[in-house]
Amino acid sequence: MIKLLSGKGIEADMKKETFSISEFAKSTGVSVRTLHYYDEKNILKPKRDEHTGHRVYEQEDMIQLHKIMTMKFLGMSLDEIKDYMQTDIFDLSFIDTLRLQESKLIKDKEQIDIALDAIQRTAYLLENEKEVDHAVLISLLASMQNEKKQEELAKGIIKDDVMKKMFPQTAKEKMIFEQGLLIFYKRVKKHFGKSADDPEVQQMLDDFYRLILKVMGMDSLKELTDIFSLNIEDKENEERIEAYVQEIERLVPSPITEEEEAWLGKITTDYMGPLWDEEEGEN
Amino acid sequence: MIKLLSGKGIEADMKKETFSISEFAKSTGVSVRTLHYYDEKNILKPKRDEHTGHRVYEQEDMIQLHKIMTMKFLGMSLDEIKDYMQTDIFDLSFIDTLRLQESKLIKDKEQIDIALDAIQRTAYLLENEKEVDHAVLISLLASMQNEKKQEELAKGIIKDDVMKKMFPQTAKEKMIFEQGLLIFYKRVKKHFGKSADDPEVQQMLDDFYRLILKVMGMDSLKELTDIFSLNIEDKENEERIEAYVQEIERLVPSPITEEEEAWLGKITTDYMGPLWDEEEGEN
DNA sequence: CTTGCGCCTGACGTAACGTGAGGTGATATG
DNA sequence: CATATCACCTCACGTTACGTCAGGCGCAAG
Repeated sequence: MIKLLSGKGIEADMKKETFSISEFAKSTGVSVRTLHYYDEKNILKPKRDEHTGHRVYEQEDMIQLHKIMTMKFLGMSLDEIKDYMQTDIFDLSFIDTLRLQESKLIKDKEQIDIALDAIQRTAYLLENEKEVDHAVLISLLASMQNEKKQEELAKGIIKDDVMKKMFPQTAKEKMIFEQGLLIFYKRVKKHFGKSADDPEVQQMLDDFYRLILKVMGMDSLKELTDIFSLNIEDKENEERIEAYVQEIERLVPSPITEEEEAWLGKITTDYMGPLWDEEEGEN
Repeated sequence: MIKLLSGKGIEADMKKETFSISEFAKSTGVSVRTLHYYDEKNILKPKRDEHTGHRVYEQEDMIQLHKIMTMKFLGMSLDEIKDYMQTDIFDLSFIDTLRLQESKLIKDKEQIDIALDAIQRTAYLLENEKEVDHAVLISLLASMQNEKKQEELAKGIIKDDVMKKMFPQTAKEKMIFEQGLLIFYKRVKKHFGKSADDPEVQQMLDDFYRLILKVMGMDSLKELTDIFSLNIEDKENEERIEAYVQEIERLVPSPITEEEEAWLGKITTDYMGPLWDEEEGEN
């Protein structure tokens, strides 16, 4: 609620009329240096004592300073504020300025929201996993950072229904999926080099396969692998897909080394081969 | 969703191993100057070509840069980032850093929310009122800016039940009240100097009185005026109230001049006198 | 007479780069 | 072969909104 009447307003003539800079600073809450700065920048220039050269602030300056503080609070720069310090009346044109500030602030806020979300998800993962390879965590964080952009990019090449299946939707789904990925990559780094026959490697791939199926479903997974296997002779599409992969690589670094990736590619084909056949047989 | 496997991972050895600074800049999206800066600040120091002195970036630098970008996205400073560039594994201690970042971001976000709220309310007022005296608008904005602080301060001297009545609660209430105030202050400035008998002045006070009653109710209003009239001899309380008024005056500048305030005080007592008697008579 | 206070004016430091200015080795062109 | 262009280098100042000394002045008290 706004202040209405401060006291009786009768003994007003008793009020102190002028302030030294330190008094003014104390009573307004801004620093002396800030007042010096506003003076220097011609934003708030008080009278001077002719003899001593000391700054002399008056009630009017108090109002002006409040104006400055208020517009700063709205997120404007001192340069922008300076332009508004001349006018005594705000009219409709000020709305444009407000709307501009509004959109800036909304943008900032969106960034903060994305960062906060990423922080919370990362903290959750770290609490459960204790130690995580930095490349893996960075990859995850980069992925969170660009979730929206990634979805937009994906829209260009993947059908809507697959899209919906492809990206985990709820916060819970995301957490499950991300933790599964972390564990998977940990094991990739641990078992790197072993044969596809190794039981631990088998277990790793089994778990990973199940994780993917949990979030995507079998049909979407097949569509997706079809898209990326590139055995369809569709030049135009091929270029789009190439560009997509490039862009994603730029946005999200790989969580594993090239050697690990090559090894993973090899054992995956060894592992998937029979599975695909099995599925095909069922059709 | 995170990138899983980019291509077959077989032809990986064909990849370009090194980049010039401009190539590196283009493929990562950061500026050349930024890379220079990171080098200068010992945050990312690539190899050098012995002969030409040119910077030579490798795959490893790509990973490091992604790490930097990611931590920047989380809101960390380059100094803080530098400390984390050495470690290869994130453990539980990183959670503390995350939590710290989190609280910083939450604080920033709260500020933005307050500013956004104020902007929207101000824009609404301006759209309806077209032109508003700057002192009035500044006062309103300052008041919005400090709503929370004002409520906390008020808690010290006003009873809870009155408090609840005193501050408009819903957004709609706030808008109605604020617009009423704007209109009131406009008329104060317009009719300043006129007698309390003037019909326009009467109308102004009537409307204002009704506005206050609308948000507060009669009983709360009386309690409030009792508190501020200071005719109760309660030294301790008096000091607290004095301090409260001082602090509010510091936070929220008056929307009207001292002369206007004095005039308003006078006609208010002229106006309220009979009203109070009337009410007292009813008891 | 000196000490201290409050004020003054420079002037440099901050964060994370942007933006030239001027110089060098390598390549492309007349 | 001379030169123009290119990509790179380093140096260095500009930016925002102040914080933080450093040195100096006038005035009052001890």
